[in-house]
Amino acid sequence: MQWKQVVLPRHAARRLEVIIDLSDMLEETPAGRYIPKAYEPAYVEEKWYRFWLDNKLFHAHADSGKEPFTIVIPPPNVTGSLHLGHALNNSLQDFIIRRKRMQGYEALWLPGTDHAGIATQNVVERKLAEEGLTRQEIGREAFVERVWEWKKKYGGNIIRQLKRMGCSCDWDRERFTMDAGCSRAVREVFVRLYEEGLIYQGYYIVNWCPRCHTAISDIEVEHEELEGKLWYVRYDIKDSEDYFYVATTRPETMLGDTAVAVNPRDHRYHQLVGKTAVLPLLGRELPVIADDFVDPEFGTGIVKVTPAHDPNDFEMGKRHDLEEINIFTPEAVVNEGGGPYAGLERYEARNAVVRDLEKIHYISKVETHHHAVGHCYRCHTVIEPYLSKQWFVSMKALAEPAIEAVEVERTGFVPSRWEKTYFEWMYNIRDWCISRQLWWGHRIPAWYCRECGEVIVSREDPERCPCGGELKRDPDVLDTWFSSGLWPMSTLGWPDETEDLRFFYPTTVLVTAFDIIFFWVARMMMSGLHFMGDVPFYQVFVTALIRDESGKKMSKSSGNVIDPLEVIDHYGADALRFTLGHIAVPGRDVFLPEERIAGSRHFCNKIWNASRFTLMNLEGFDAGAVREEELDLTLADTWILSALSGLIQRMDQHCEAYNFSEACRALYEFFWSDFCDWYVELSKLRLYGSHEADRRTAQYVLWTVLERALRLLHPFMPFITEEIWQRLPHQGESITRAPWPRPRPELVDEEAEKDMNVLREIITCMRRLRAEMGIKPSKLTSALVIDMAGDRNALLERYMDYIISQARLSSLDVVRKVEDPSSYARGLAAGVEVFIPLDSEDFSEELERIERELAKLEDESRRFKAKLSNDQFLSKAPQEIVQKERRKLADVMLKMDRLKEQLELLGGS
RNA sequence: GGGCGUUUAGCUCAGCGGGAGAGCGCCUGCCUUACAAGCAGGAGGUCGGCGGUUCAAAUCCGCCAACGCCCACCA
Repeated sequence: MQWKQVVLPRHAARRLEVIIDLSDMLEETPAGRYIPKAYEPAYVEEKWYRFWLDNKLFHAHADSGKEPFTIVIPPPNVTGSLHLGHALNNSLQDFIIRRKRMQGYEALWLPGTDHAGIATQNVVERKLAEEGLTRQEIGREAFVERVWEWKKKYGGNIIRQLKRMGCSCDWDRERFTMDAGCSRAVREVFVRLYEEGLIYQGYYIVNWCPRCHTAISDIEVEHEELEGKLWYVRYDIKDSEDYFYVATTRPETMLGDTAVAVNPRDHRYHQLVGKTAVLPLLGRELPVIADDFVDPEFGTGIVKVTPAHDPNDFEMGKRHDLEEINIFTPEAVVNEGGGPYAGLERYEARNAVVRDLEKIHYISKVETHHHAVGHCYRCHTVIEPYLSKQWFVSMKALAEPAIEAVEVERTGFVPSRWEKTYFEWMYNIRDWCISRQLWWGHRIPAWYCRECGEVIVSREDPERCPCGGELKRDPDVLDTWFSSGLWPMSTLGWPDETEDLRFFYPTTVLVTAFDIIFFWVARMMMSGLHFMGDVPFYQVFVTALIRDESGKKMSKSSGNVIDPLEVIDHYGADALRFTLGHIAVPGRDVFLPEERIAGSRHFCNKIWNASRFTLMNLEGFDAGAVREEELDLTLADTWILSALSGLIQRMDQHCEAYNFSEACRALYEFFWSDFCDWYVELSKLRLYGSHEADRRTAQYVLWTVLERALRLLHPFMPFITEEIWQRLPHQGESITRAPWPRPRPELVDEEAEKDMNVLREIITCMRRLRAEMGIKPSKLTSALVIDMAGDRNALLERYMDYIISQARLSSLDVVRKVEDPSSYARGLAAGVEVFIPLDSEDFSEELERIERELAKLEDESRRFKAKLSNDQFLSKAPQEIVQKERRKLADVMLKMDRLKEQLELLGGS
């Protein structure tokens, strides 16, 4: 037997030291037996997750005959560990899928992980470095072997963490972007696109990371606004005394200059075009060309052209057939092309060039200059535009159907404004550099013949070239996003026509953060349409990003992370999930304060205790034996059932709109304020009363409301709801498969809701009077009420016990007139005047209260009067609004009237 | 250089055309037998600024300011 001291907050610990028998807690506890006083998530979460898995409750079947509802997970990096972004994103997916499962859909949430090329390679390289090794030393094959070993050992980390969150994924279908199936899909896509001429190889300027030693795509470059310098450098004109200045931010690249350019419409420099300039320091001769690209406004209006080291200059070089001189090694060290500067690192080279130019007085001025500098998204090294041979996907043709699919709303974004972002990128799409000079990833299926130079791209590894020559495989691998871009197809079995693919494709909704719309969403759209002939998903639900208090994206490097697992340890998974749901307002980034999580834990505890109360009072109750139509429902019963029905309707609206924030709010409000604060309290009147029938009715309603509420809560708080569900007396097995509640419009009773509100207002008013007069809660007091509205008498008489119990009265009399009003404190609520006897002669506090109240009412009445004396308002506003304003004014006037009278009686001014 | 978002109570945020809301914090009183991780009551806001539309604006439109984000090949 295991014993554990439970840590309680200070004030609780003061009162009791609880020692809980752990084995008892983990045991199935039938109704009525010992239930701990506080909800302890640690004791229930693991138990139920195992139960769900053991009973295959998350497993979907392609042949069930039900309607499919599919979500594929945005695959987290295998190297990843769960951060709040994952926690939010996956909680939202779980909210959706758990509800759909309850609604009776064949709900599939397909999980998996991404091999994450650079990230994973970096991790394993660091591991090697600890052993004093490099990947070059151990060789490619051994290195890849090491990565697989690493993946086997640590790759399950994030999956375990998702399980702790309670994610209801179909783990039998778990996939990995480099498993056999996904790899086959990748290869098939590559070959087909190549055969269609949409994949090509070429010698272009690409974004090169000198640290990762690989090309990266345009969107993998992060631009950062930096303060740099603008040097004005003198270039002489050949065989002349004349010279001119060009402005440059990167003087070291002049080592690769092969021309100088001006704008053809720039009259200042007409005479220069066609002449030859001389490159300072190196003496290379450069033609002066005219090109529209040049902006006459910038710098001197003359630009140096370095085709091998600047994307614009590269284009210009192609247009003017300029020589491309590469001056850097892959490490961004100057190579032999840089003459005397060879061997210098790029920034050393910059300093050296500037120093040498200054020596000969060829720099006229230096300005500070703000410009965006590209950085590698993985290691944050400054990107070098670098000339190299790479593989590209031609995007224009693929983008067109993807644009159209969103235009005709085959796929829609939620919130819809993200469509603009999507279109913007799609319309300006550029070809995608897909080759990476890495070892970890899908190797490009291209072979080169050593004899004839033939390029072979093939589904099967070829033995030899048709010419008989020996083949050498392309050493590069594909961009990670190439495989994740196929995720909705490849995970369901494509290119085979599997049952899963037929049944679950297209998936229903994709849940993702906006920062990967370009990387991922757009590419899945393109591949899905191209290869499946249909969109990969009907909806894209774009979630918030979680930021820290200064608005920054949470990231390990900024040290501003909240670790979701620590949160789970402290507060429980349900508290974390509910908080995330609560703050996830659509279309807005969020900040997560820890106090909010504590608040959700309190809510868990509230649910726990309300359930405990219900269970403690269900003795002898048999839900199956109850005939609803035979129940003698009282006002509280019809009211709470009506409110519940309204809640269910709102829940459906909010959930369908992915507005989980509103859904959580509605649940919280209903459960705490309506059910706990009022219904449970009022139910005690009947539970502890003498009539057996009353008790049965109260039990039934308590049980019904709790049971429905648990089902509504379940998608958000799976663990606590299952724990309680299993303790409730009913036939169902797991709440994960319990039907999602349907609204019952026949139970909506506006009359009951109105009456209940009247009673609540009266009770609150009495409590306020009591509190303001300092009547101790333990002291019962008498009270009188007068029905001023004229139609409340029956209600007051009938539900006197509600008022007496909730306002802690000794007696309540409904009267027409009060004999000695000056000995009472008075209030007015819902058209009923309330009198509580004053037990002291000191009226000063009461007088003060009245004065304050009067001042407020005076203000209000002025506003209503102004409005109601405005002809425009009376004629143009809808009649119901006018009526409402009239009623409000009447109400205020009545209140003022009563207060003034009281003031006089008490002898105030 | 384009585009987007935010600005409401001390803090974090809902509300987005008809009487200013929540949680936390704060003040007062309660160990009322489901819950002190609780209960009851209370204080606290000219809804960033200016203009416009409207009978009516926190809410719609325009301009401005501050903060934040995304995109971008002016060297």
